[in-house]
Amino acid sequence: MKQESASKVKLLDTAIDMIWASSYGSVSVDDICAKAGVNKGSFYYFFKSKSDLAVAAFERHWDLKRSLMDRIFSAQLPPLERLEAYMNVIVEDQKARFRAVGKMPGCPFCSLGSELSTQDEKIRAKVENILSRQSKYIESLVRDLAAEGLIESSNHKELAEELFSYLGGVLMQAKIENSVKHVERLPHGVRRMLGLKEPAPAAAV
Amino acid sequence: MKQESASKVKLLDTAIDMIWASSYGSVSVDDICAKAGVNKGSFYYFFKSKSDLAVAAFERHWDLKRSLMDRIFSAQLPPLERLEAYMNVIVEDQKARFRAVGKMPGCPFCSLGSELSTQDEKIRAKVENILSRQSKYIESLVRDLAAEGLIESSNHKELAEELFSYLGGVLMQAKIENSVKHVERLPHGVRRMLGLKEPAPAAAV
DNA sequence: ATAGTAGTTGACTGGTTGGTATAGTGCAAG
DNA sequence: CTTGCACTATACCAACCAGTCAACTACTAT
Repeated sequence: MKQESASKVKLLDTAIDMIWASSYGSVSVDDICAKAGVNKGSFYYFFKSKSDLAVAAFERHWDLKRSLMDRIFSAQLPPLERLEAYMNVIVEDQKARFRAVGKMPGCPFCSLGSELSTQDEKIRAKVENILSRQSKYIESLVRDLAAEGLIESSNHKELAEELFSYLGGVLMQAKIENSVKHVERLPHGVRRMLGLKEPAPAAAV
Repeated sequence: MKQESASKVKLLDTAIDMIWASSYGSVSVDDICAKAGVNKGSFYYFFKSKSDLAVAAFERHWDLKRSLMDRIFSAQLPPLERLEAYMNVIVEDQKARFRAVGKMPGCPFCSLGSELSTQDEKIRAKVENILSRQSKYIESLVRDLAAEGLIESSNHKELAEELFSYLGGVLMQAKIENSVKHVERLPHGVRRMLGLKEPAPAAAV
């Protein structure tokens, strides 16, 4: 378990940050190096190309997110709570980033994939891989909701895929319209797709 | 009603084609000029910047698509037929492009918007504008479906937005996974979201 | 014929790009 | 003390980028 050099990690984190905030094509290697405070020589010591860096950076980003996902989707929790927690994390994360930068960020994996899937096969494959791992959480959630009789579903996998597409679409639209309004209607839309009743409003104000 | 020069039109069409096939960032002005068989000087005679060209090209692309949309969504047709025709056009269009280039193209407006919404406000606004015009068709369709008692909906606009997000998400996923499988499940997903029964299979083979 | 307009041409600029080359540094083990 | 290795530093490159320019052509209205 060799630990990675500080410069390498800095490059990875900076890359995610910048690419997520704008796009792969509009962020140059020099930009990333400058912001990370690392020399270009080091960049090409650690990564053999810009594309390689992107793959590694998004892989790392997903790794960091996984522990959170595992907590949210813990089988300990009742599935309805998992669902609420998941949607809440998405909404709050998007809002927080919006407040911080004034731009709706959307889903970083989807944005990167959408930009580069026709040009860079390695990046496309990595994004596909991460997205599929992400959708597994939803799949199991749908299965558990059905097992508890909370939803009717004849094909759990299909329903999960539909939810996942909807989710990606909402985040994309939110980014394009640069408005929180779309993510705000996300929980309602998800519940409708699942055929769930709206939850009682939180404790009176 | 002055008609536009052939070179200008060629540039617009070539631009859409190339940007849709790859991305805004990976297509250079030189590329577009070369493929359009137009000199760079002419490019900057017609458009004051690359970004301007993109806006004009996508506007034109939408204009060309509008007549088709008007036909599909004609109030003459029963809403269920409109829905089927619309979904069919999407699916067939995506498949045709896939056969032609080996790549799932996704929605050109969404891809461009997703790539550039945080960097180029004019492009972002244009994409938002086109998407909102597109979603109006769906909105009226939902309204008509509800008026005929074919679906239950308390909030037509909201349901239309949800459908539209789902649609965008499916096309994005199809592009990222470069697979027709996602667009193939699109009609089923849309019907489920609307609470419609599956249509009887077409005449026996 | 002339002048104006609309479009065309290709050479050019200055800056940026992803990527390389090579010398050097700090540090730890032998 | 020295060797070797992980990393850093900086200078450099050719290709490419968006955008400019002034000269040129072709057509049209007077």
